[in-house]
Amino acid sequence: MAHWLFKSEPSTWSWDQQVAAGEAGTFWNGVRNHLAKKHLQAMQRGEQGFFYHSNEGKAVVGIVEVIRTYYPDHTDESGRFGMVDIKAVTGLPRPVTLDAIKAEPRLKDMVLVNNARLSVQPVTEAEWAVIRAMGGV
DNA sequence: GCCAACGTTGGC
DNA sequence: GCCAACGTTGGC
Repeated sequence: MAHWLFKSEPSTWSWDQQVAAGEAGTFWNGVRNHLAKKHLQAMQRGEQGFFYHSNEGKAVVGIVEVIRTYYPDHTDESGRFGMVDIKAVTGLPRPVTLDAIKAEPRLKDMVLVNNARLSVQPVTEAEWAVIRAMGGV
């Protein structure tokens, strides 16, 4: 199973809001980038990803799970982009900051480090394990 | 189809 | 708040 990273500014959509959405989860709309779209399309039900706070916080704060695969994003007037639904699984007892990620040699190839602006990113098996361990999950 | 101009993102 | 990096747009 593949792993992912979902990036959001807390002022737009925060981890607390994701947790509040509960088991029903929410749609992850607003992606307008073709590479990010490709990742969304590749997602399978049950796959998990990190929830990352950009700008404010700058840390991986939780783990989410894909509960609905790719379908059209009703907020996209062009009709070119879609979205998935995700739900919160668990918060990280110790959020893993961007600084900590950059300081960890095993994470130097992470997309987050090399292409910070991509809003939906793939995470390798190794990276998944390292960050989970750092986060205390 | 190229590429300059522009807008947006996100770290600092 | 600044600005570098990047993606997109639109004129040619």
